[in-house]
Amino acid sequence: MTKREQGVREATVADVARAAGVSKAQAARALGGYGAVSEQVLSVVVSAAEELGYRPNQLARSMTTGRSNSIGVVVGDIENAHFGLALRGISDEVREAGYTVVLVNTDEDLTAEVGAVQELLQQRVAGLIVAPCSSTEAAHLESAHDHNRTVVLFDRGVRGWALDTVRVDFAEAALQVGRLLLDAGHRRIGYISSLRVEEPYEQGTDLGLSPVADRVGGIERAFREAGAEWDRSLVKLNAASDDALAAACADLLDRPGPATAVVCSDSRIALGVLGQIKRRGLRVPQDISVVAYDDFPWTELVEPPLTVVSQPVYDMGREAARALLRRLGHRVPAEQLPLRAHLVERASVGPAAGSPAA
Amino acid sequence: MTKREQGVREATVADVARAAGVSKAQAARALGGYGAVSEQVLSVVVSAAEELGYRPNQLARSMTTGRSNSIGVVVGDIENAHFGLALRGISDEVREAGYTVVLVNTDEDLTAEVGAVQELLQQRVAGLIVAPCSSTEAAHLESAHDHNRTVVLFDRGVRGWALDTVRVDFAEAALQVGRLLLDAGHRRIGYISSLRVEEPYEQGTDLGLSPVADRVGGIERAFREAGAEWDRSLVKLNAASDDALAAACADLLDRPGPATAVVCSDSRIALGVLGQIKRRGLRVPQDISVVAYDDFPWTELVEPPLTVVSQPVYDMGREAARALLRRLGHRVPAEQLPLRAHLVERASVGPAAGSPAA
DNA sequence: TTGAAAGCGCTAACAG
DNA sequence: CTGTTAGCGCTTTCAA
Repeated sequence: MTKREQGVREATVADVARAAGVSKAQAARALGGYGAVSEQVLSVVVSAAEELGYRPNQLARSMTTGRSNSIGVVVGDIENAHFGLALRGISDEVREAGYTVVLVNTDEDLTAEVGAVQELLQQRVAGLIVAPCSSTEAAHLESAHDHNRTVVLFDRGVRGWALDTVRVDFAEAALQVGRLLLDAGHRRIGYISSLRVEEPYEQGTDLGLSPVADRVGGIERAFREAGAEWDRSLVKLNAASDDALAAACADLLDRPGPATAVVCSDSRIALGVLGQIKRRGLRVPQDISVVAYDDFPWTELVEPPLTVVSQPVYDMGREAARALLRRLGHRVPAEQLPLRAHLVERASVGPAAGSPAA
Repeated sequence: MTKREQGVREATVADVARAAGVSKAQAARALGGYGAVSEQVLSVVVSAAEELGYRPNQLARSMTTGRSNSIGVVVGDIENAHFGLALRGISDEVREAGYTVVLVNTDEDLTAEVGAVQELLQQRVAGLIVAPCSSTEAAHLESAHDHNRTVVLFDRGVRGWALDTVRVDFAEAALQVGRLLLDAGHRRIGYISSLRVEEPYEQGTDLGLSPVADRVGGIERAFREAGAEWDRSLVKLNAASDDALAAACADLLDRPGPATAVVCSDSRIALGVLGQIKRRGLRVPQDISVVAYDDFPWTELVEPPLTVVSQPVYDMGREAARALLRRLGHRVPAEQLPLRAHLVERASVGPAAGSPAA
């Protein structure tokens, strides 16, 4: 409070104890709200602390107790509204339990992710929420788990690991997307995602426990139902950067026999795809149909309004946080928030050019 | 690495030292990369550390050195793409210097902000980047500064405090916005912002060192140039929540003599306003003109494409981080990134209904 | 209810 | 170059 404390170090428990004329232990108990303290001592200590502008040193506290009050969150792309909103859910939930959030952005880069986990572990965070950029490479998460650090996975699961994973089941919605497009006569359906995969996608490629697997799988199922064959070369993965995304669009739109419909794996992809479509002077849905995952406000305001699959991103964030807190021994509401995705039909899907429905 | 370490505590410097057969100090030096260590000792220690799966305890390290490797970032609304992007800039920049980011979202609530700053200070972050929700109430920032904690302000400044502040100068762009609208015949120009202010806005209201002050000021100046008078009741502040935003829109659009143009202070506001306009069946720009601050991808994809004022948000984040790092004694590029806002004219501004220009 | 003393894991003098 | 010895600020036995 007072202005004079210039280069002065922060007041410590010892300072407060001295000022209050009690032992260090007793002052600590009063300040930390534990143990047994008489009314008298309490009030003296508290006012002494106020006087000195005492602020408990969390670092020291965490060190001695071994309990940290921060949790680590690792995401691939914080710019993406999906993660922004999820982060908000996480943040809201953990704060109620007294934790703060240490955030690391990885640019969907595995090396960066490994480093981030390492770093957070060194910072001794109480636990981790990770949206892994790969659902197959998970040695670093495994290692974290080995060292008894709680980790909760977000969006993508890791095969073979019994880690809590928060993700919505897209099987049903994805099937609906496939049917919607097929019913409209589309056969050349493109799919674009930023999921990192080594090999180009083909039938049988293991997409891991990612939502992308669900979503691509749904379309495959719809094709099977319709007795048609899906040209797997229309599935473009690894579109994490703007350049890669542009390349994927080019491949889909500029080839002979171009895609007549494109499914966008998230809103960032949708934004890019729409831009590319516009640049080419194509009209939606007359020339090309579009479906996007994630229902953010802007999707309803573009012309035409986008047909999307909505998912409760904020609640997913909260759930991830709750799962973590639960593991950490906190009491949190037992019932799980319903995490359902559903198709929202608007106006960006039309009959395929040249199809009987057209 | 090995699976057996179940409930085992993490290896410490002492463990490594013992395993390597050297003193604790020597092991610490080898592991910490400071002091003088012989090749021999180094390699023995390193391999012992590897063997034991040693991970330095940052908490302990920070405690003894007094240097923390995390910085605190306090924003009002992480969902807002503006902050998402800025956060990315901050994160990218500080990581290069070896810091992690502790993020707190405040919901544009002053009490929450005060608590957040307090909390971060207790966590002994090396410094703070704050996008203050009020540019007049700043006792908590003042106090942080008093306790020799470096704080850098983002977007909004605080009058009377010599704190580093990163913000772009909107004077010119705002004037252009005013002229653009006035030239198109608009006189009933609405302005909506989430800035927290006690009183309703009127001439002479102190908006502090906020961009809102610049932006409203620019419009005022344009009015003065044109020898016209601006109805201050068209300036709606405190539109932080969806409800408040809806109410502001209602007041602007449903009154007798409604606004013929609306300027949106950020992209979240723009999204809300566009939604309200659509709900009312109004057309842009025939019935109402719209200008928004922040040029995000979606603004170009709506119909009509939005006339916006763009600002280099990512670079602003980087600059904020650099300012902080500089204060913390790090070497960062001396030249400042140019932080300029500029008007991007697209198609959401048209002649005011009933104006000579119409 | 109180206090003295021992440590958490690390770094920082200070000698050798 | 190496080892010994103190702490950092807090919590936590253990006795009183």
